[in-house]
Amino acid sequence: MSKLETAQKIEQAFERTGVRRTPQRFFVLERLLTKPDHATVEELWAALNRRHARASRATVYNTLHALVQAGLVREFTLDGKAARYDANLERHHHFVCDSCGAVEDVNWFDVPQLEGNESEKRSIRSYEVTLRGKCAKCHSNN
Amino acid sequence: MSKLETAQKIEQAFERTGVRRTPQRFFVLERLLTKPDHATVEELWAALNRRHARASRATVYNTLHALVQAGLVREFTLDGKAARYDANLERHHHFVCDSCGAVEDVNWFDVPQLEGNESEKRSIRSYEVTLRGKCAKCHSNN
DNA sequence: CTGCTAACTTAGACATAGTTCTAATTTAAG
DNA sequence: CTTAAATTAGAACTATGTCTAAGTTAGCAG
Ligand SMILES: [Mn+2]
Ligand SMILES: [Mn+2]
Ligand SMILES: [Zn+2]
Ligand SMILES: [Zn+2]
Repeated sequence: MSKLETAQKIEQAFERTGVRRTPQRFFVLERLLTKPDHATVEELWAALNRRHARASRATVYNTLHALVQAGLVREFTLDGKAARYDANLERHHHFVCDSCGAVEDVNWFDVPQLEGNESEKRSIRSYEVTLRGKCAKCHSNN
Repeated sequence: MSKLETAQKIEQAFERTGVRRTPQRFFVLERLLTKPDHATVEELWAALNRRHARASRATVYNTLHALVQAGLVREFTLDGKAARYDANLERHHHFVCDSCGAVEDVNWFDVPQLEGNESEKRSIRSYEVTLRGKCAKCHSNN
């Protein structure tokens, strides 16, 4: 997706969801869309400061809350660390590199039916698989 | 498993792994084995205090570190909250109740082979499925 | 285009949960 | 009995996230 297309997509998303367009919000969503690395607040804040110097952490938090509220971004956490943000709204799983900590998307796949009394009394609303291992980069850098 | 059998199992585990036997450690491991609710430090500390009043939180932390070190307990976190502890060493998945927060074991099942270039450049060491929904108890209490 | 104002941004203080550390006391195990 | 190791109470620490009050701006009405 070209830079222009991404920009239009973001504009439309803001329009559609009634999120007010600010340079900071635009930057954060663009960053999440173009670099699907599941950045943390700290990382997004650092990136934002490289562009719009003097950005506040509070703005990053506020922006992310607004984007999550609007359904444009999903929040999750891994291993009790800082929250991570994901603008990929497709169903997918995640892979975490033991060595460098990178979090990568993994195409969706269904999981076998949970048979028998296992799932009888429970209702499952959603599930996700977290894979762990060594990422491609860490394999080659060896 | 009877209370006696559990006690013997714990004694043996301590012996085998060289973990020194203290009432606090015995209690924590017994509690994790007999009530597989994936308790947090806070919960274990509260339970411990009901029995051995005046237990320190530090002891619970120290105990759990020792047990994890010895491979008798596994630690994990959900949703960026406090660490949870699991004395069930079998391979298994977890179910989390959206409504009451309970964390339950789910029998192991394999996940389909991750085909194609998805897994080509990565090596997968482990994976786990986290299911979410409404637990049996929350279904009946309605 | 201009001015208005609610909404946003900023800097940094503040809050909090979770965990680790410390130094004195007690205890398991040989 | 001895002593290395464990326990205790509570202070201290840390990472993450929230709040505040003053300044700035997006978006709209006129
Ligand atoms: Mn993702
Ligand atoms: Mn478990
Ligand atoms: Zn890696
Ligand atoms: Zn429940």
